[in-house]
Amino acid sequence: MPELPEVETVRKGLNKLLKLNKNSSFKVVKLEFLRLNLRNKMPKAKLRRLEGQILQPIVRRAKYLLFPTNKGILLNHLGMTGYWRLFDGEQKHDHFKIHLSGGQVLVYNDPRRFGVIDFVDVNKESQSMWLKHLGPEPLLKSFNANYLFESIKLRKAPIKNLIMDQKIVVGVGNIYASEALFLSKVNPMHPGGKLSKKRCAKLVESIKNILEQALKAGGSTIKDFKQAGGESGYFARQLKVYGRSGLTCTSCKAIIKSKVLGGRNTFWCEACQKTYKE
DNA sequence: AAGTAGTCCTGAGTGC
DNA sequence: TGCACTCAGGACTACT
Repeated sequence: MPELPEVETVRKGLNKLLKLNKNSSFKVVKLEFLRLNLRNKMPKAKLRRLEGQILQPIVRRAKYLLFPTNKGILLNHLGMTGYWRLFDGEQKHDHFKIHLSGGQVLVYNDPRRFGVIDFVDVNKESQSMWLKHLGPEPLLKSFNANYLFESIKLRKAPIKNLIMDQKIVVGVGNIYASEALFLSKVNPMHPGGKLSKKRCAKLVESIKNILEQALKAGGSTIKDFKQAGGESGYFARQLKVYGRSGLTCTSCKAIIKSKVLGGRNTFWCEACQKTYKE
């Protein structure tokens, strides 16, 4: 269940593993399709255009990994269980292989098939169905109190649903949404439009804080980037509310509550995160 | 238009 | 030990 910090950790790990940097040049020798059906159907013919092209360092937008070449970009979303590894023998749920010059072979494996592999034209990233609706990156200055306040002021949906909406801000998934709300003492059920600008500022600050902590943990404690998307990535960070239903709050000793919100399990402390009127 | 529910999928966890 | 069942989760689509 990779969220932004995990995807970023995978990105860095892959670039390091493949030695992709400004000075390197590896050619995509061959693509090998083992199982086409992920969340989308992999566009085999389009992706073949990448063969013979030089692979540039991998970049990230939201939770998507982008593998750029001169003639097109390979787009990948890890979904829940997707991960890349250097080929070391066939494994169950291997979907896709990239053979690089120099003999390196990268394999994509995805048991639950929630992932995406697609082709995006160069300079048309903004038209891609996966990328065109995306909001700002949470760690950039464009994601700030004013922006969040303006984006949600007419919305009645619970604030938790809104910060997980990739049109509003990208990269925040179910786990860090609960954690950021706890840190800012905002109740997950609070209607978005009823948050004051001050509360928006607090929440923005908390989202940045949580993601930065997780990024730092990913960079320093996750030894194997393949695991960055799995449970081990989260163990690096002490989760204060997520998955702690029925246990005591680390801050006030009240019991952590949980409830399904927007189809996702949500955790909060009723005492620390009271609803309020302003 | 906004909000909500349903959908895809497999493995891990639970209860008997 | 093994079977049946539930749950997790991102982001799309399809309803209300």
